[in-house]
Amino acid sequence: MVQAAQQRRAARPTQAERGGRTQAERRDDAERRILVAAAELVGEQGFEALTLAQVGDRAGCSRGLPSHYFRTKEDLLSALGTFIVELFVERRRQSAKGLTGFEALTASIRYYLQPPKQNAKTVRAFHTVLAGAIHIPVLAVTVARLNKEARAEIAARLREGIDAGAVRPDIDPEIEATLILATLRGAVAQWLMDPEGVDLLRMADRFLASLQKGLGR
Amino acid sequence: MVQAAQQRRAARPTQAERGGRTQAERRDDAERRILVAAAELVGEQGFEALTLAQVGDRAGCSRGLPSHYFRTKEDLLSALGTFIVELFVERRRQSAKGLTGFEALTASIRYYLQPPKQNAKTVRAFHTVLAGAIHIPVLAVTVARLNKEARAEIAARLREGIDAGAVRPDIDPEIEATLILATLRGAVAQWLMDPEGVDLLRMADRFLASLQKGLGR
Amino acid sequence: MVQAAQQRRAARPTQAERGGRTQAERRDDAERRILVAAAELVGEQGFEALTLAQVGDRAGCSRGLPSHYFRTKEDLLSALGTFIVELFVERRRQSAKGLTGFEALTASIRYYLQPPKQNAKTVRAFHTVLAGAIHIPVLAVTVARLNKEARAEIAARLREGIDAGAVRPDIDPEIEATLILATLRGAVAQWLMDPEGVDLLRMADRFLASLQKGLGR
Amino acid sequence: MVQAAQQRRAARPTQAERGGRTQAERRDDAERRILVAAAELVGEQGFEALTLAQVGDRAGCSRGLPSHYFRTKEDLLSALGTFIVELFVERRRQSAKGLTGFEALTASIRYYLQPPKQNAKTVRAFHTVLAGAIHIPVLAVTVARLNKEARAEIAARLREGIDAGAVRPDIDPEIEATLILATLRGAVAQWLMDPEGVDLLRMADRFLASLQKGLGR
DNA sequence: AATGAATGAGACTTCATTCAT
DNA sequence: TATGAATGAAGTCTCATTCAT
Repeated sequence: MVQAAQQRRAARPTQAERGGRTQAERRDDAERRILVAAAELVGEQGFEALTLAQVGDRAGCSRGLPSHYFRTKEDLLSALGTFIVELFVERRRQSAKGLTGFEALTASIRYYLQPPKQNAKTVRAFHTVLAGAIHIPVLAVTVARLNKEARAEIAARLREGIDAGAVRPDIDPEIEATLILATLRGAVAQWLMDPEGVDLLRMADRFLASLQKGLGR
Repeated sequence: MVQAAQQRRAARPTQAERGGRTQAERRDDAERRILVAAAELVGEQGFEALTLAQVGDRAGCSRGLPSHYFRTKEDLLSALGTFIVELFVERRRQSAKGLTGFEALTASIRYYLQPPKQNAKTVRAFHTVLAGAIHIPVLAVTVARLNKEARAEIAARLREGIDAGAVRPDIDPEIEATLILATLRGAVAQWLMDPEGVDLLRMADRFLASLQKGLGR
Repeated sequence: MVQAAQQRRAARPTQAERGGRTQAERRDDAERRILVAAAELVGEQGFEALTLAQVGDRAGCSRGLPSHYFRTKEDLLSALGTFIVELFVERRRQSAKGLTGFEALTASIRYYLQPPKQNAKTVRAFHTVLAGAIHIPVLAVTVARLNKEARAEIAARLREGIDAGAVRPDIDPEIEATLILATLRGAVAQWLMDPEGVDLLRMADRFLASLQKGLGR
Repeated sequence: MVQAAQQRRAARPTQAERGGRTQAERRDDAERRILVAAAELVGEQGFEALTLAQVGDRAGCSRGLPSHYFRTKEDLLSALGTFIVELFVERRRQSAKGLTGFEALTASIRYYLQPPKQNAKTVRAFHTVLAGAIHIPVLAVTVARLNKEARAEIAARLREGIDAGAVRPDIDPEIEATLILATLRGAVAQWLMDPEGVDLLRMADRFLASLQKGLGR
């Protein structure tokens, strides 16, 4: 969405350098501030309680601006879903940077099952998107794509592992990827409901051990 | 909720059997019809889109009755969360009736990962409750309790399995139970987003095989 | 209203003496309990906040009974206005029992301007009726009659005072009565708004002194 | 309230004077129209029968605007109470403009006891506020303050009268002020219930005469 | 006669959206 | 472009009233 907006205004003359930034830059900046604010609010209250005016307040701009940029609430939700998902995916990707195969997968899983401290907000917002996908069509699209990509990525790591001889070659990478993703999501979901009663770290240990035993060579 | 209401009116003379029903009976019947209708609608649209008037329409009573019974929407959601959860838990319990230990667990898992046909509605409603728990306090309470009980039940089956010699004795039943529940929930969640692209049955096979290998003796 | 109801059922056969009271007696009793409860509630919350079900609760009978007896809310208000007014008038009358002329008037004024302790509720309810008369037609009728009678009574006392030589004969009793009633009502109204800041007793002293000087001989 | 709103927007550039009005001006104008309309309706029907939508209709704006401005009905009533009281106080103040001491008091009393013709609505609305104060907390605050100020003003006039030698120095201005205010309020209250049967003008004459005799030197 | 279940109208309130500045 | 004023459509909730028991 942010990218789309950038594209929309790409042709315009960059008439700045006199007062500081171009209008396009100012707009992109405001648009991002709005998405960040909206993501926070979604993590705190969910999608339905979100109001456009509230987003404007939180973003430190006028109450009308979110409406002005994103025409309708549905459009905002659409952009927001993508934004939150990308935020989350990006961070996870960073965690496995430079790694491949089973090691990359292990790093990702450890990252996913890390009791989130500073980024608890992001996790909450992300799972809110997953939850919202059940009944909000624009989110369903985003999440369906996300799921497909996430499974594909895990499967790719598994195939790399097979090629590298770290993973048994007789598994179905797609099925295993789906199960792995399921476990990660389900584990964090339980943790969100009861952070004290669910020990994510020990789950990570056990899960990785069982993966090692089940998939490893 | 329904039970509480029945209790409340239990003392009253059941002067029926003569053609008409007691007021209390009429009320309980209507209350249940309302919950059933609400559960359907929640599966279709989610909690926030649910309106009290809509529930009345669907339940075949006046648009004001749901409000009249449950005072506030929050109270209805609370009762509804419990209702849907109990509906779901009850069915699952039936699926493992008469079994114990690892066999009971296996049956439950097969049931859970069965591509739901006639009861797709219930599954959808159930996962809507799980999702709603993130931001609707009254549901959070219900789901937290549900999770605790579900984990306890799985753990109990594992301990029975240990006692019966079917399950390795060196595992931590609580952690394994949490992981198992996580996988089930996460798998169905993915299936809900893409019923065509996610093969629940093959996942069940693979999951059970991996459990057998990881936990079995 | 209570009397009217009694009259309505006066002809009925008094078929009691076997279980205790007749139905008519039980009904009158319940009707009175309802009016008492309603009067209390009116003093606490005013007429508009009053609900029929609430009255039933407070009266210790079913929530439907007030409706059953008084058909509509308007009818209840009508009966209630009369009831509260009569309660109040009766008490004031008691305070001047046996007296006539200026002395009776003095006693009544002292009674009216007594900082009400146990009967604060009654005073509050009474002034609520006066206030409600502005916009509730059935109360307007009651209050208009009350005012007329109250003025007539004060005027009568003044005339008795004139006859007895205690009051100057050149006054207009009607006008003076209206002024006296006005002062009493306005004084208590101010006290109701600020019981600490308005000293009713000193006002009574000063008012009586000024009346003595202005009207006395 | 209106003033507060004006202040809130005072800093903004008044970019009008060019044919159209500032948004702030439009808003203040609408806000005042709403208060005027509400005051009329309150005079006609009282506070409880007042509907926000009704106010919008009468004010010639949308049915949702009163809600939009005043958030809740309670807030509207609060603003409305102050508005009506200020309207009334202001007019009365005009009536004694330029006068001081006993003369100012006399003028005010004459004004107060003038059978209102064109401004009957205002009087009715004002007494509705006084009546509403018994059970509507936000009005109670306004009326308590009003009473205090009104008494203080009358007392001030009496003290000026004492200083000027027109009023006896041995009176308690506070007590007398309370009694005077009581009489005025009570007189108009009776007149409102029965405009034909209560002769305000003769009451004014008699009341002033008696004050002259009781307080004058 | 008395209870309380059920109805339905109407009030308040919240927001997405549109529009004027 | 950006602001925020204004609209109007819902939605929740409350009750007077009616009706079945």
